[in-house]
Amino acid sequence: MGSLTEENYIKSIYALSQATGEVYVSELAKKLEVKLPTVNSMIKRLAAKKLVAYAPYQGIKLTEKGKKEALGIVRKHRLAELFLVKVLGLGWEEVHDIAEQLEHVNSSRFYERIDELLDYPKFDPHGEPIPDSSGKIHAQKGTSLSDLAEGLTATITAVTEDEKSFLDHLNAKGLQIGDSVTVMKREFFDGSITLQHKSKKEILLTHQVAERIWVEV
Amino acid sequence: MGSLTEENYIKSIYALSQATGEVYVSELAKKLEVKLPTVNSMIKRLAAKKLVAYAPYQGIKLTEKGKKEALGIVRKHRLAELFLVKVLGLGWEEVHDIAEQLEHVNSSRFYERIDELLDYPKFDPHGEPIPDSSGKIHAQKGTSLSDLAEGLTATITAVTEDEKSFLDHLNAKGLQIGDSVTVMKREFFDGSITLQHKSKKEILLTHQVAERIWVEV
DNA sequence: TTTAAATATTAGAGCAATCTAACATTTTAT
DNA sequence: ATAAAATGTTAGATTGCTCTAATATTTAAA
Ligand SMILES: [Mn+2]
Ligand SMILES: [Mn+2]
Ligand SMILES: [Mn+2]
Ligand SMILES: [Mn+2]
Repeated sequence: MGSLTEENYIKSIYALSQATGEVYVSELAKKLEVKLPTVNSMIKRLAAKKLVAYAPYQGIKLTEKGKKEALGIVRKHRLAELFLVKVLGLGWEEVHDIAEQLEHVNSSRFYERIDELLDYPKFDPHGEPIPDSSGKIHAQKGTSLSDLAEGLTATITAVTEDEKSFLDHLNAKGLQIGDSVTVMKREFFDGSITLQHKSKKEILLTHQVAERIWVEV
Repeated sequence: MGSLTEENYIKSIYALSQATGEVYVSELAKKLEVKLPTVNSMIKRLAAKKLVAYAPYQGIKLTEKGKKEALGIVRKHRLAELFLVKVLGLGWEEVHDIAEQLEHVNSSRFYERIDELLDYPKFDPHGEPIPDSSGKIHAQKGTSLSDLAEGLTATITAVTEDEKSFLDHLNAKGLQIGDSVTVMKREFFDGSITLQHKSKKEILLTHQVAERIWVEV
């Protein structure tokens, strides 16, 4: 197990390389809010520890060892978030920042007990899958709400963003995991969509918001 | 709020200066498992931040500001320990090491909710008082079992040591907070004592153990 | 009261993690 | 194809926290 900083790099590399399998120094620098040379020197350290594979001017990839460590941290993060919601009664919009800290707690006992108390959950409060203790994860993501055709009805399964401001926005619109929504109108000009929702009210979402909401038809 | 390292120094200074109001560099070095010059240089930094008062070759004292910060950390540590026992079902012997990590979590929401869930507890699983959110603490310690006269019966209220090996030892002897014990014999030679306990068995404790157990007659 | 032992401080160094400034490479635009 | 822009790397410095070796002060012993 590495330092807190190292764990945060590994986790970010994992998250940002999900799509293409690799991530660039500049993307990491932005995400971690540090300068490029800082990332550059850390990547070299991680490479020396065989956690990432990297050649100058190329994308950064996690090794198997790195991936395993990343999944362990993601597991702790998501278990912590669900725990904070289910046991401590916090809102889904306020748990991410606390989980950022709890994910670094080094205690298998602690996470075993949380896992058991929550009855071995499969998803976190944002609908993201929780890797099991061996690192297996079910990455079934379905469709983005921004791609759902007009007239179709679907159920919200996840949001791929857990920043407070985003979730506060959804709370204000009254949207939650499990809600059924129907796309009434998709605007060609800006990609915004109008939804019919159980609240009976029509809800307007910008593309920026809709693309972070995932649904199952 | 300072760094994790700084918080650990402040907490140790608080703990070790309880008795006399001050603590020496060598005592801190031993407790924190670092060398003397390490403590020396850190103390200077803490003094620059007005967290401790210190003059070369003199004892180290916490300032009011330092004391306030120490009590905040102690509060979080003890709330965490009780939470781990009451909510997660861990044993009193295994919670200290986890609490050492949780005490550094920076989230008032997290600790507010734990406090509420536990119904604003006054004591941790080892019988140590939990400072309230303003830093007030009830330091009623009573008598050490090592000072209890032969023939007297008293109730165990606290243990002033939460290392696993010590608590494992008490578990093996069957002693718990709240138990009633009677001193049958006190040995002059080595300070060891023999107790009568609800388990009906006689229990022999060395002085080293008895002095860490506190009772109320 | 002089010496020895214990304790504390200073000097100088190393590593992790960060930065700025300068330089190099790769990608994109003209 | 060349220039400009974007991206990445190297060099060198800083801060926090730690160390060893050398020196100083205080306390205890002879
Ligand atoms: Mn999160
Ligand atoms: Mn989440
Ligand atoms: Mn403890
Ligand atoms: Mn305790």
